[in-house]
Amino acid sequence: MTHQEHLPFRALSDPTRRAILLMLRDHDMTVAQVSENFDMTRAAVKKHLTVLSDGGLITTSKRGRERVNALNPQGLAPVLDWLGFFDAFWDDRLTALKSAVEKDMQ
Amino acid sequence: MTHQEHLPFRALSDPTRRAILLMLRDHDMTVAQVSENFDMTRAAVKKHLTVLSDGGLITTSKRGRERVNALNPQGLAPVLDWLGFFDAFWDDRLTALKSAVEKDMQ
DNA sequence: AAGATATGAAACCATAAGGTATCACGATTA
DNA sequence: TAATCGTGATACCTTATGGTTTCATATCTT
Repeated sequence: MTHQEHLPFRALSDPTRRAILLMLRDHDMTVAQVSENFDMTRAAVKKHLTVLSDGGLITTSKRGRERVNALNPQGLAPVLDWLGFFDAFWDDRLTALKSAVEKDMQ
Repeated sequence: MTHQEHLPFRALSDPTRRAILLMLRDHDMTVAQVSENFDMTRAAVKKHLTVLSDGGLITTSKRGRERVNALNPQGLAPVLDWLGFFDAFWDDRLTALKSAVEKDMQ
């Protein structure tokens, strides 16, 4: 199975990994830079980065001896698609919520 | 901590639980009815239903000796909110995707 | 009342997941 | 070239997770 659609969902299930994604919104970061922001070893952070990469939510590239991690927003597409299955419900019951979320989109 | 925002993410991380949510789009279902659709014991399905309930994604009510499980679309709000953090990226890079998803919303 | 049915809860098991420490190695710098 | 730096990989540990079986209990049904 090359097409593992559940990997993005799994990647998003951990708070540390969601925090990493938010950090990468602002700028790409090396493994060490990401690690500085957490109270755990670099090896542990590296594992989270691997899960994020497997889920397609980040991309990585080598820069000298460093490895740069970059957000890959397209990786969220499977999640958005799946949430789309509930659009009918939103139309019925969550109009207010939808408009609130879309207001954030500016 | 009463406000466990990560519980919806955790609930969505399992394929069985996502499948249950899709089933509940169509109609409310008892525990036994949900279980019929999976190749696992009723007890295992019950555990998934508990996780979904803890995450706020379903609500349950007793009807005689049965317990009816109903989709709670509002439970997806934390997930939508979180995904909203990436709207700026979508505006920049994912306009096509966004419009495709919104087309599904009809 | 007795039996069947639907559920809930508990004990248990195997594997996955998140963490650590340690070592190896390529790239940089003194 | 030698030391250091950033990373990757492995072994290992503990707890969480997803599953099972079994039993108790409340509610229907006859």
